[in-house]
Formats: sequence, C-alpha cells, structure tokens
Amino acid sequence: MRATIYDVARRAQVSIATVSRVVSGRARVTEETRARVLEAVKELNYHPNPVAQGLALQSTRTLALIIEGFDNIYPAKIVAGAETEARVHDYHLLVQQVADLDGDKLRRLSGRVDGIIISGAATADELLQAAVEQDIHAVRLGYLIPDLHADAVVADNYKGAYEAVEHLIEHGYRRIAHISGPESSPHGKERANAYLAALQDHAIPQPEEYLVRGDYTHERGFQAMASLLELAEPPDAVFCADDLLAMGAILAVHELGYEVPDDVAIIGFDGLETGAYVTPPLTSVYQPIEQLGRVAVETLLWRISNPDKELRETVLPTELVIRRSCGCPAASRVLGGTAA
Amino acid sequence: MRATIYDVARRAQVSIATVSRVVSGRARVTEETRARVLEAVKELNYHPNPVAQGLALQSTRTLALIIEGFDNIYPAKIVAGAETEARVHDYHLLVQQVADLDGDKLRRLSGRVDGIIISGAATADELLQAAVEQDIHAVRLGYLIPDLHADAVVADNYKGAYEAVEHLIEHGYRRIAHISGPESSPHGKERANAYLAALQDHAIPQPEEYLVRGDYTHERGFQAMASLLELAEPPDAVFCADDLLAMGAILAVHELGYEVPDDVAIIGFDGLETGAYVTPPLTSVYQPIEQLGRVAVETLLWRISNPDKELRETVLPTELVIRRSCGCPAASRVLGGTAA
DNA sequence: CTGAAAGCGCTTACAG
DNA sequence: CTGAAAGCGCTTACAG
Repeated sequence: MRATIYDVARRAQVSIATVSRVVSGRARVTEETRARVLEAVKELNYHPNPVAQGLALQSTRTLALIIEGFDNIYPAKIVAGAETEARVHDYHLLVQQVADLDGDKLRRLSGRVDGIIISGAATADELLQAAVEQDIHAVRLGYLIPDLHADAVVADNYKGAYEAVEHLIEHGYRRIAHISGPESSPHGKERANAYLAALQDHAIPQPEEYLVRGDYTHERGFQAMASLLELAEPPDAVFCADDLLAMGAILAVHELGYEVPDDVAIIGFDGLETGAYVTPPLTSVYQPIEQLGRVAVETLLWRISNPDKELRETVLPTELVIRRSCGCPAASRVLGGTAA
Repeated sequence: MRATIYDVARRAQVSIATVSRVVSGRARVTEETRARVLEAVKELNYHPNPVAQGLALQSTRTLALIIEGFDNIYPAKIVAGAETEARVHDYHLLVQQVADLDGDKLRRLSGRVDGIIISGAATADELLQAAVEQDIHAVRLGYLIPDLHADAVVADNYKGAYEAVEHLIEHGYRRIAHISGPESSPHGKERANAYLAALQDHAIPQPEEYLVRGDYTHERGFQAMASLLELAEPPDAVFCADDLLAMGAILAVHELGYEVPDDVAIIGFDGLETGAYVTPPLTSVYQPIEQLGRVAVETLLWRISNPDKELRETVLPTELVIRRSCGCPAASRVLGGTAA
C-alpha cells in the first residue's frame, strides 16, 4: 500500500542503497540517477518509514516530556515551548503524565525516545535517578538537585520570591504572610525559603502562623487566606507561591468583606496573563515558562550529541510584574516577559 | 550495552523465538523453559526494543495529537485527557502544534504513529482532508464537518450556547449582545448561530452592533466590551464565546465604572475553574474538555481495530454552570462537570 | 558513483 | 513445545 524503498528502487532501476543515498542526501550520486530516483519518489509519494530508520540509525528523533499532569497552564506552556523547540530541530515530542510511572516503565519508554525531560516533583526525583542509572539521557526541568548527575533547567525561584517579598516590605507592610506550595514541591520550598530569608534580612518578625501550606489551587488559596484573616493579628500582605493561590486568596478577601490591596496586599508567582484580568489586577513574579520548555529541549539535544561533556545547569531569570494587588498604582494589564 | 533478545536467548540457552514467546506471552511455553527465560530477562534487565517491535508488528502503539498551540487551558486539558486514555490502553501520545504542518509533513508524521487526532480550526480541515486521502486513521476533535469522511468527537456547542442565551432571557434581559470567537473558529460559529437563533425564537431584537467579533483572549474581551458600552444603547447582558473573553469583559465593565451583573450580566463558555475565582464568579457553559480528549483517543483506537465500520460521531453534552455574573444569587464557587 | 550484503532487534508462519 | 528462517524497511561499510 504505502511505497517502500524497494518500490522506488525498482521504478528508478537502481539499488535501494542508491535510493537511500539520494533521499538522505548523505552521499554523492550522479545527477542523472539522482533525477531518476527523485522522479520515482515523487510518483510513488515515497516517504522513508521513520520506524525502520529508527532501527537502522539507532535514533528515534523523538524526545519524551514527563510532567505531573497536563491540565494546567504551567505544564501547558512547558509543552508548547518544548514542542516548538523540538520541531525546530526536526524532533518529535512524546508527552506522559507521571501518574504511575516507575523505573521499569521509564525504561520501556526510553526505548522509543532519544532522551527524556522530567519535570515536577516527588516521584520525579526517583525517576530522574532511575534514568541516570540506566544511562538514559535526561534533563531535569524546574529546579536543581545537588548531587544528581543530570543537566537541569530552572527559573530563579529564590530570587524572584525574594524580590516579591522585598517589594511588599518597601510598600511598608510589616505583617507579611506566605501561602506556600505543597509539601512535595521543590519550587515551593525555594520560594518559601526566600520569603523567610527576606523577612529575616530586613529584621521583620515572622510569626509561625503566617506561613501556611497551600497546593497551587484556587481552592486552597481561598481557604488559606480565610484562615489568615481569622488570626488575632491578620497579615497586611501575603506572598503566594503561585497565581492560582493568589487568585483564590483575593476572592477570600473580598468575600469576607475586605479589600485588596487596601486591607491586604497580595503578590502571586508565575505572572500568568489571567492575573491581569482579576480585580484588582494581580502583581506577580513572572517566570518564562515556555522558555523553560524550550531550553530544556535545547539542553537535552545538546547532551545527546555531547554525552561526555560536563553537566549543564541553566537558570532563567524571573521578573516582578507590577500590577495593582500589591498596592502600586500601576497600569492594570501589564503582561510579563514582554521586555524579554 | 542494552540487552537484546539475543543476549537473553544465549543466557537462557534457547532461541530468540522462544524468548519472544515468553516475553510477549503470546504462545505456550514449557513452564521450565519459561522460568529460565524469565530469569535471564531479569538478570539482564531486558526490555524489548519498541522500535524493532514497531517494525515487525507494523504498529507503533503511539497516537499523535495535533492541535493549534498548547499554551492554553483548552489544549492542555485535551492533552491531559488524551494521554490518560492512551495510557490506559498502553499507548503513547505524540503532540504537535499545527504551526507549519502541511500534507507532506503530516504524511511523514503518520509513519511514526498508528493514528492521528486533529483539533483546531482553519488549517485543521485541510490536514484532516489530507489524512483521509492518504488513508491515515484520523479523528476530528472539536466540531463536525458534514462531508468529510472521518470520525468526530465534539461538545454540543449549539445547545450549550442556546441555553446560555435563554437563561439571560429568563432573567429578563432584552438587550443581549454576543462577543464571538475568531472568524476561523467553527465552534465560535456554532455558538454565534445559537445566540442568533435563541433571540429570534424569543422574538427579541438583535441589533447588528450587538454581535462583535472576538478571538478567545482576555484582551479582545476587554476591548469588545468597552466598545459595546460606548453604544448609544448598550446591552444589559452579554454572552461571550469563551471564558477568557468573558473575564476580559468583566474587567472592562468594572474599569468603566459599571457593575456585573447589575449593569451588565455576563455568561462565558467552557466552565473553567478560574471563572469561579473572578469577581463576580462567572456563569459559564461547561464543556467536558478532558473528556473530549479521552473520547477522541477511544474513538481513534476503536477505528484502528475496526477500519471498515461506519463513521462514528460522538456529541458530548454541555452544562450551564450558574455562578453570579448572570444575575443569579447562586453559590460562588460552583465547578462544572462535578455531576458527571 | 553504485550494488550486494550485513545489520538494526524484533515477530511469526512453517517445520519438526 | 521449540528452532531456523524469512520478513518488517531502512542504512552503511565494503567492494568494485
């Protein structure tokens, strides 16, 4: 049904080796035979079977992206960036949610790709560990791990968070709380550490109750903020570990009859476009999510062709996008990353 | 380096055929030799090479999902649903943004997958057409096309939109406008048609200026709403073709000093969780996006094993999620699809 | 420059 | 039940 290299060879009266040569362009061929082959290729609408090529060349020209759930904007942008970059290099992208992935399944998956990008938390570490042990090319996306032998691409979570908290301090707020990411989130931990450090560096007290654990959902942001508002001495500013938490927090403030930023100022993390369209527009630490995906692919491809070079860790800068929820009288619909 | 079937055969003192049989479980093997092979498999950490299997079996156990940009919540949920369903069937998912895809590239892509899901608009039609012509298994995701020979999975855009507009009518609004999707969006067209029909069925006038074109972004929703508010007789209710438009519209209403829903009621489409966290919470037509992705995979897999059965078109129901922007005094954080 | 042949790592009729 | 062999569709040293 589908034409093979044999069909083309027969039609062009040459051997399959010659067909392969002209199609791949990897060797000299007489102009005359070249033309004959090309003609046959066109007539038969021949395209080399990538699976057979994969077997012969020991390369699939496919990369895998493993991430914890795709049904959110962060993973969505990662996928978008990764696929875009992969396509530029004529590679394909396989996606997989961590879910029930383990070392064994990872191994099987690795048979169909040339390398793997692992993002997310918790299990991601073990996966990366497994990959490294099995000599699978892998890059970690999202945060650094000290003694794991793998390349990594991350955003500067610590600095971004630190700047956000400092911004609140400059506004004059002194009762600054933090709604964090989930236990399992390493980015969340970095952001929480930065929050703690910023307060300490400025000699601002940090009551234990001001650090409440969230989980990157509107829901938790709402609940956490509600609980903060019930404290004897509620905070006058809250730094949230991501924009979803922040948006839930804003809603809670409103529902309890308070105002943002007059009663409580709020800053989020991620710098999503959506944040510009809540009331009041959300000030947030922008991180270049798509770019993270792109650079991860770039790094992985580089690693594949340079197996023996030393580890590469890329840290992408964040940027505080000032809108209104922090108390600034800024324009309302600023988007992040436009300067880049 | 990586163990092959030959390594296992040698170690277990059997032929590769036998190894293949016990590993695949597709044929009877003596319990004794079976045990020997399994032992060798374990010792060598052997996993069959999927590329080689793909060549021998003429099946890649991989599906492709082609969609117009992944950096948004709709495609994200589609991917999530599709990957989940694929995994259930031990299939993998390759993703690709339409971008510069054409018939030729589609053909090359098709060599690495068993079937393709095509979503989105504009170019998607030509792609699907090309797929059908080249005998590639393909299912259309998102909307129906009358005379194209392909399976399809869609949400009931028309009915969902119709009910939304009727809901506004029941509230007593009579100056009902619509901010539509982009020219190229077939879903958008269906929703706009439903809007028109609902007004006509209820004998409510529909001034031409009340239908303004949007493009599924906050930005356009903001602009479109601002222009509607400048009309001599501004609308008292607006049905938006998606939630992003609706959220931008809400912001515009607020920035111009009006209130939602008191001055203008608003209903969106998609039923995103985020909509529950804007002020006021957004009433919206929920559509089961992840489910669309799952059913698309299910349909494609079914088609692959039943190449000759007649076309299958699945229409998934929508559901009006009542929050507050329509004027109802409902609970604020209702999420869609929880009843399903 | 071109072809015959081996090899990539599997699966599966066909014999025995 | 098990093995030898052909086949899946390519690529690429090796000769000529």
